[in-house]
Amino acid sequence: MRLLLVEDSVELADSLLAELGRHGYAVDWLADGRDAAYQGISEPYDLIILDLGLPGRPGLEVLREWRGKGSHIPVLILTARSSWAERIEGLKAGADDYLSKPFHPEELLLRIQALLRRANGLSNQPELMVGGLQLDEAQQRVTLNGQCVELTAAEFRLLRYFMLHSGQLLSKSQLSDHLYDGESERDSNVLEVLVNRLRGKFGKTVIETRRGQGYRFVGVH
Amino acid sequence: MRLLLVEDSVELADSLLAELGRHGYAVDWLADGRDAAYQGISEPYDLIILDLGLPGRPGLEVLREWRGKGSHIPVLILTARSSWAERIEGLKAGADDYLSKPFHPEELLLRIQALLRRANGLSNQPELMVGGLQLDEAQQRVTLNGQCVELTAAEFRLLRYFMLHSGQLLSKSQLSDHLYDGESERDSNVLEVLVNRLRGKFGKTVIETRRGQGYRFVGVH
DNA sequence: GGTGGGCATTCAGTTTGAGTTAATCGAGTG
DNA sequence: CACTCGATTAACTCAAACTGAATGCCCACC
Repeated sequence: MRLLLVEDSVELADSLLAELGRHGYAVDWLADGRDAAYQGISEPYDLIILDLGLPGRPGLEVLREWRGKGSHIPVLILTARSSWAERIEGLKAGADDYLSKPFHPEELLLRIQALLRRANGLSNQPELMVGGLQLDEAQQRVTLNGQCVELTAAEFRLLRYFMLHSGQLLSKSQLSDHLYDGESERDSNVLEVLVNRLRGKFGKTVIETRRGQGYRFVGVH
Repeated sequence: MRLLLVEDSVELADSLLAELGRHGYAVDWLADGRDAAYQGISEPYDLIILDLGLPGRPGLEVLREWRGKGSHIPVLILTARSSWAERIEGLKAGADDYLSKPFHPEELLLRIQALLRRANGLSNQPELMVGGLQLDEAQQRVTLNGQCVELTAAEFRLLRYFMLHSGQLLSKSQLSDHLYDGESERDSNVLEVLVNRLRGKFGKTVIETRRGQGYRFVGVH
């Protein structure tokens, strides 16, 4: 899951980067509004965390530009103030959620999870669940028909992405784009190896191969 | 479906070539305006993606030349600026759509699909649908009366072309011109084999043979 | 600050299968 | 009836994907 954090406070950004990284998110960080306007739409992020008090360009303006160009990326706004009016204005500009500082990192994580599920048509599920598989984001574990299966961090990230996009055809480049930040080497078979490990743990059939096109996660039957 | 990409940024071109290729488009790439002016009209493209900031000759001038010579190929303009005036000017020069950088590759794909449908008289369909057949471009799959049928990449490309030109008589050379890019010589019966495979999956009658002339796709009845 | 272990990544050898070619069969045409 | 073009099936080829083992990195623990 690849996120963009747009936040000019170095201190806050650092702590969020660490926290998000620990939970299996690949996060890019920008501090400037102008950079954000560009990169937020040219890179394939799954979600953007946008602080409103930015140098370069106002956050809301950037957000409106994204929406004007047809982007539907979930955007979570951070702001120093917590006025009712500003909240409304943010949502009107196209934000999907709104969090006023200060906040618990825990709270941010929960909202991110909720937004990601919602954006992928799984609005009403409190937990990610496909077939007999249930993903526990807090513990970074998975239960298969009630039985707990241990996963490494990389396996967890891949499985989470698959489960969020269950049934969809996902190309390898799409997968590596969304699982790794900034600069990823393209001539490697990491994904193949990880897919292989997941199949080992959950059965050959959980992931279909469409040769030359990508993979498709179909869950456990 | 054969496209021409006219774009001088190597980086962007590379990523678009990969993305388009993965979605079953045969794409030729040119970086120079002069070359484009020539090749855009001498080769049988289904659509042209034209960057405006080109070396050699200005993109808009090239576009006007094509239109002046009576070409109606759909042209999608890419540009670095996003001013209203430039957009108008582009459309006045004969462009069919207009996308300002940066953009989501996803967005480009959607517009290409829309333009191709429009150019073939299927303006109002959000998805390609003929008879009981429905083509899912995102997943590169087809549903036949609601039931999903898996296709290989080559089968998908041919079927898409047939469905876009449903009911029309298509010669073999026309088909191979539009399904394969630039340089491949083709004195083989690939098409016959592919047609045969499609008939196997959807029934003998979906594709008519007009001996000595070509094929005609008529859908499922 | 050094060390060990676990995990992500890479490598190499093998397997698989889509795409193409080839060869044979059958049907339409003059 | 002969000839040509298309259909069909089988075989081939090479790139993609699989897989187990090696490598090397990073982090935790000494």
